[in-house]
Amino acid sequence: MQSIRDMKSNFSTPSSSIPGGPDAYRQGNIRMTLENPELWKSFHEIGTEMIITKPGRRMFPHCKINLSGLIPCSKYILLVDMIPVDGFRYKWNKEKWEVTGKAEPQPPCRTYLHPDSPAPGSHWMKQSVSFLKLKLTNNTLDQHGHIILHSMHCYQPRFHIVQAEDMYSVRWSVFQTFTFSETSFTSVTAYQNTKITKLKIDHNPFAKGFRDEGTNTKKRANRIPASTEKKAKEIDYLSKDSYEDSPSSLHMSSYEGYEGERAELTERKEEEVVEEEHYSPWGPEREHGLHDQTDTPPGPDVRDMYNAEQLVPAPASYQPYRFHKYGRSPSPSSNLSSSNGGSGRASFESRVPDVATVPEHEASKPSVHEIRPSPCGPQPLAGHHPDYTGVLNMTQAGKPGVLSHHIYSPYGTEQTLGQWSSPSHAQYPPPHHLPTDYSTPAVHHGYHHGNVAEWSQYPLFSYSCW
DNA sequence: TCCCCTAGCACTTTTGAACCGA
DNA sequence: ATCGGTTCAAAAGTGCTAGGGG
Repeated sequence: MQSIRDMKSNFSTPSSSIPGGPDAYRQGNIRMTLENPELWKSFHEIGTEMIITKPGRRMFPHCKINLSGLIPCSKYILLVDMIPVDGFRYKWNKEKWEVTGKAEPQPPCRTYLHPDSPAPGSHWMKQSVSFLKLKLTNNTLDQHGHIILHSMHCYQPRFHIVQAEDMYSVRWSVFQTFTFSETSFTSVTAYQNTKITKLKIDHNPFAKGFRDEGTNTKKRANRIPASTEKKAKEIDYLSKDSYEDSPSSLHMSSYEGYEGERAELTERKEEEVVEEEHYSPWGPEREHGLHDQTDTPPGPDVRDMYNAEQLVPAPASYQPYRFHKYGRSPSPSSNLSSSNGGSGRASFESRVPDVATVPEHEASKPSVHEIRPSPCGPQPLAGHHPDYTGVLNMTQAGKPGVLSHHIYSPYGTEQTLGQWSSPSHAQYPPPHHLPTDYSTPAVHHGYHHGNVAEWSQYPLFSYSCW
């Protein structure tokens, strides 16, 4: 465990924080844990869908995290952005997701700034941090600062912690990025999977009117013949019976380990506190790269996240719902085998090689992209990996103004930040504190994406736009 | 024809102002 | 005059569904 003093040095001033080597991103022991992991997991197992609308739609479940390991008296900024999981567009076909083509060009990349930012570490740590008001939209001309996504695409939320006294200093600050694989989702304009609809209705208080036991008379066309035990739904949706009438139960059964996982989830409720300490994704297994998932629980309920890009192992249950028709398509059964054979998540882990935070020795490791299918979608061919690493290359290479990366503050949309969301570039020159290693092809691993330019809009921050 | 998107609907929770009493 | 609790209406957030457009 790193001391606070150690950590402080890691969050040094911009000039001194410029990492020069592999240790540069050993940034102390900031921990981020996802709240409500079981709910997220229950969605993820089915294939989370998030509605996006023109005026903007909240996420459900919404992102809520717990933080620790921050310096109490230092100020931090928390941000969230969404990055595409892969380079494909999907369609829902016969109870499963299928690739239907290449992803559309990425809309303007926006980052949601937590309204409390900047706030001292003590503030962030004293209670859970909610991103309730984060909204998703498919309106590329959105003026409200909502995060713009394409429908029928798969995205992964990323959480960024930046130690910065104010918004201006963010540009020079070292940041840490955390992702939770179970928070990945497919953006849709209307729910595709009826199970997701059911889960949402069961858990979202605003949708109470659609619950079976409600007093409403509204009919749900896709309502699943219901178990009336709604009060036990927290457990119900984890049990097989909740889905047995579902037409997609066939696919559900194709996920080996699903049963065990659900049972485990139920059991784990009582020992969560204990278990959460057991499943650090950054344990020895990860240290050694690939590891078999078969015998390990699909993931911790709460995770300890240390350093760098914190990618949480995902249960592979989502995979059977994505049938890859592109190229070397793993069939549902092959998905199954791959998920059991230890290839169920690593692709996801490496999918987002957050070049800004992944230590060099990690980044330079041979990627496991090619081996493991994404938990959120079919694993793209090696030659089709979104080139996230090129993102920073691009921004650092200095194409100011090309990227549109807005910070959204619900308190004043972009206005409060307008001064630095579109500043004079002369005033805020492109940062140079990022390690040059991150702009080297080392983290590219020879990936080729058909449209790097499109996919290169996922910098942690588009500094060039600030 | 199919697929996706949109707008309007009914329903819910949330929010904040108004009111009342101690 | 202040504070705390209650009430109520408006605002906001949901999924459903019919219809439109590509």
